[in-house]
Formats: sequence, structure tokens, C-alpha cells
Amino acid sequence: MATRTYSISELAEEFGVTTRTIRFYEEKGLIHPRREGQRRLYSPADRVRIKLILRGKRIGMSLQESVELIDMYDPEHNNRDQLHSLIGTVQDKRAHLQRQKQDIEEMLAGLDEVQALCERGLEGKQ
Amino acid sequence: MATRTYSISELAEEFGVTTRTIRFYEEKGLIHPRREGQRRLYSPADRVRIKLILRGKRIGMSLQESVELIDMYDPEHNNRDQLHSLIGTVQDKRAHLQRQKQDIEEMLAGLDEVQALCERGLEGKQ
DNA sequence: GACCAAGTTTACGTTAACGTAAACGTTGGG
DNA sequence: CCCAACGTTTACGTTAACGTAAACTTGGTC
Repeated sequence: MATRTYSISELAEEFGVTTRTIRFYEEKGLIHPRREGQRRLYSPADRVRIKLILRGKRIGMSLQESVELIDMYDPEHNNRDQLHSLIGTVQDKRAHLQRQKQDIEEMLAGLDEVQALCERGLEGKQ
Repeated sequence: MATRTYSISELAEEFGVTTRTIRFYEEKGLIHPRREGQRRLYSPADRVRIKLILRGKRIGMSLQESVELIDMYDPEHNNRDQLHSLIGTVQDKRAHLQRQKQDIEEMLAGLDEVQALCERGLEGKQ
């Protein structure tokens, strides 16, 4: 089962970024595509990494933060101490994300308010 | 009822930022504190603006974006066209925020997974 | 009156995350 | 054979959001 690969422009278009961005992520050690001669060949795994990085960006994470989060998935952690400290990190990230989620919910509530005010304003002018 | 005011260092400490940051926000036109002689005096309204700006920052908004959102609350919009376009902007912001919220929920689900894996790992080593 | 803490202006420095441009390789089609 | 599309490296430029430092003022206090 020959695993699919992607070209750089293919991924750039899919994710709405430039090829420069994707090369930049490689420069920073965030991804490590294969090479075919000189050309980069991206695996589905590479593609997912990019996707996760961009997801992180959308909620204001730095590239480093995204990578740290992504790397929590792969099991380089073997012994008990590492597992414990990883669980600690997970708790921290969770707390951070929950705070962000609450911020967003407050903003959404604010938008509801604004919209209600707008509609009342329009009603008067009708 | 004499309304309370705040000094710059007071607010800086409350929000965990430097005074430089607060002055920078003023430089960019995000806040307009009164002056008493040379000193800046911040009103409760100023304080809230800073709070909202920092809330925006936490979810990755730029300062400009935060201000745009904050300014949606004050009614400078009088006529129907302005109200309609404001409602449109509200919809856009809402969509954006909902996307971010979903991103966060996905990440939280991912963290649950990681933690479960950790705990299974620890169980084996017990 | 000397001093200190808190505030002020001015100005240059810094970091992240790319943008932009130049100069070059390669490969499939007409 | 040529060129147009796609890719590559190298390198300098850019913007946002402050940090940092220097030099000055001001209000209280010992």
C-alpha cells in the first residue's frame, strides 16, 4: 500500500499558507520531510503536524508551544518520572486552554449583547 | 461620589504587565488616561479597556483586533447602514471565535488522550 | 536641602514569524 | 531544443509588541 505523499505547493494551497511558511517551519525544526533528489516530499504524518501547528496558531500559540504540545503524543517518555512530569505538563496546558475557552465564551456573550443592541436600534428606526 | 482612579503601577501590578506595556497601549491610541500635571490617572473605564485588551491577547488577538471589538460596544453608529454593517461584523467575529473554541476543545480532547496513555503507562510499571 | 520612590520622555534594541527578491536547478510538453 | 512551471538556497527586509537604558521631574519625608 503505497502511502501518499504531498508536494509543498499542494500543502500550501490546502492550508492557505505560502510555501515560504512551510519551509520556515522546517528551518525551525518543526517538520522533517523526506527528499527526492532536491525536492521535499511530505508524508501524511508531516501533513498532520502542519495542520496541528496551524491549529495552535489560530488560538495564539507560538510555534514552539505547538510543537511541545504535539510532541506530547509520541512516546519518548519511558520511565515513571517522565510520565509523572508529563502528566503535570498536561494539567498546566489544560488549565491554560480552559482559561482561553472562558475568555472566548465571555466574548461571545459580549457579541450577543452588541447584536441585541443593534436590533433594538433598527427596530426604532423602522 | 468621587470615582476612583488608578496609578499606572497599580494597574500594571494588577494585570501582571509592566508600566511600559500600558504606556505602549496609550502610544497606540488604545487608551486615553487623564493627566494630573504630568502623571497619568486611569479611570475605571480605562481599567476595563486594558482588561479587555489583555483578554484579547490571551486568545491571540492583535491589539487592533481587540480595540475593534471593544469599540463595537460604544454607540457611534447611528443610522441603519452602520447598524447593519455592525451586525455583519458581529457575525464574522462570532464565527471566528467559534472556530477558536472548537480548536480548543479538540486540544483538550487530545490532552485527555495523552493523560490516559500516561496513566496506562504508569499502571504497567507499578 | 537632600534624597528616594514613582513617574515622565526619548530613543534605540529585540524576537517571532514570516515576506520578498535574486539567482539557480529540473523536468515534462510542444 | 526551449521554456514555463515548479522547486531550491541564500539573504536581507518587515511588522507587532514590547524591553531596556538614559536622563529628567516631582512629591513627600527625614
